[in-house]
Amino acid sequence: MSGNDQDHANPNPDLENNAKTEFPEGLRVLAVDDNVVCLKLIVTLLIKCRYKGWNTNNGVNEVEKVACGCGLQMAFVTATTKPTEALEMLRKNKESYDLVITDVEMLDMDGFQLLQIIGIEMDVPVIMISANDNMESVMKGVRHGALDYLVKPVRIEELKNIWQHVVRKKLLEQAKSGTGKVTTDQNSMPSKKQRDKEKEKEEETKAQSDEELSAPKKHRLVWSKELHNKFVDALEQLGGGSKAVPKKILEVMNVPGLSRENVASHLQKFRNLLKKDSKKTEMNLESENNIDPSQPNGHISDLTTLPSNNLGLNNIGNPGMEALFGSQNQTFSSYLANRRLVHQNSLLLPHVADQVRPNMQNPVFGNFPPNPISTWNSFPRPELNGMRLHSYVPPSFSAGQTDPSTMPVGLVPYSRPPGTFNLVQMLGDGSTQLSQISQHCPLAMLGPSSSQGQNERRNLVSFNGRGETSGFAFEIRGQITDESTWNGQFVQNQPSENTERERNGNYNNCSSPDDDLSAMFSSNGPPRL
DNA sequence: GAAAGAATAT
DNA sequence: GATATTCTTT
Repeated sequence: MSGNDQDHANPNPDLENNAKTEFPEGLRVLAVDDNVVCLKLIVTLLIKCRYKGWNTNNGVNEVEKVACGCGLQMAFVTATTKPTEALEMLRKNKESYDLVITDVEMLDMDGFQLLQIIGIEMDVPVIMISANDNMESVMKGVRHGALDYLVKPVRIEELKNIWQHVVRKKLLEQAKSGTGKVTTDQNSMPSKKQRDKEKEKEEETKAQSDEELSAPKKHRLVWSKELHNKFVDALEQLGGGSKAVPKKILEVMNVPGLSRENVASHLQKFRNLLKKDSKKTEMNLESENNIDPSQPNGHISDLTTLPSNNLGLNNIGNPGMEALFGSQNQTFSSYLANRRLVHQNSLLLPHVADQVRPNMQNPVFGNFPPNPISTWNSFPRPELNGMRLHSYVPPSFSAGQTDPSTMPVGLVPYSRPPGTFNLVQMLGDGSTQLSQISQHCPLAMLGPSSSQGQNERRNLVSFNGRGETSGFAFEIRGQITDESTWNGQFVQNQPSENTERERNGNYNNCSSPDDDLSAMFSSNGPPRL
């Protein structure tokens, strides 16, 4: 075997010793995938199974760290976009491997072809991995020589048993050769006793090793409306400028368990949406005004150039704001400007902030007095930080931040918030209705509606994730049921405390993430973009 | 080296 | 398409 005997520090001597004592020979597995992440998972799980005999090539440093860091020696894990290299390696060192695990969804090669070459032509035990578990795909794999198939994400339970394929094949070969002798070589394969022992030990250390080693999947965070609202609140509070970076947003949001990565990811999506919306708006304006985008002067690159009669979009010129979010976020400033206009209503109605607090009629948004459209357009009092759309009112701008020096220059009211309209429109359902509502009754954007209340109760901070007891196979959705009981707490990687409610169907039963998002922007709730 | 942002994977 | 993860840049 051509192993790289690298002298890595071993953070887990126990594991190494176990591997040596319990599985002196181990399984020598060649894992082929064009995705390093998948390989890392597989390697991690194999280590958990105490199959030893790993090495890496093709410069897969991360995989190498995982394998060698655990004291495992001489293995081949190849993460390559050139599975042909793996084939070549296998041809040269066919005897060096007991088993091959290969993804069938390769980028530059038909994985089934690879499977066939390895499993049938080369007669090496091979197991297919696939994200696709439909019968057709499985059968195709079997026809191409797969002894088994593992559906992604690969689970340790499956890997625990892969040795049986090697044993079976050896038995078959022995039977063919006529020796008829059943090998129970304890050095090559774990005996039942050993396996029982191993299983026992496995269970003992399960929780611990799960955390240490596998932890391949964090539970997926679902950006509920409330969480998204907090996110937007944070953006507003930070002014949407260069201060609005993931770390700061995270701090402002102050949601336990939420990570910077979570925020960064959401921020990326958020900005992309705004960008997309901006382009759409631009295109609409171009087509309506017959502006030739190819003409430098005809291109609407700055909202300050927008004609005041277009879509009710007046000049909201605000150089400071434009600069705040950098080149990519011209739209964000206009978005914030829009939100500021909305908040003007709360400035005009001093008690509205209290009114938007949860109450019996609307636990989330409270009751709103009717607000004439004249209010919407008559008081251009831009507030960088002052706009509120719902009950969460950070102390920092709870009252009277009307310092003119913080006001964007030249902000003129417009009748329809461009960002809101277009995003909602882009996101489909309820767009027409919402755009009309927001055009004629700004506060309609805030609710209230009875459906909103219902929606709130089932659409709150939640997580879902797949896992089993070791963190892979179950679905978790946790939630906090009401903003008034929010307390800002949630815990990632923990099962829901509301499983009873969920079993009764009273939970976010969106059939897809899309539903979550569309709900976030739908007419049932306040548009928060 | 940390963080942000972009790109990519799941 | 939503979110997580990784890569690249700052």
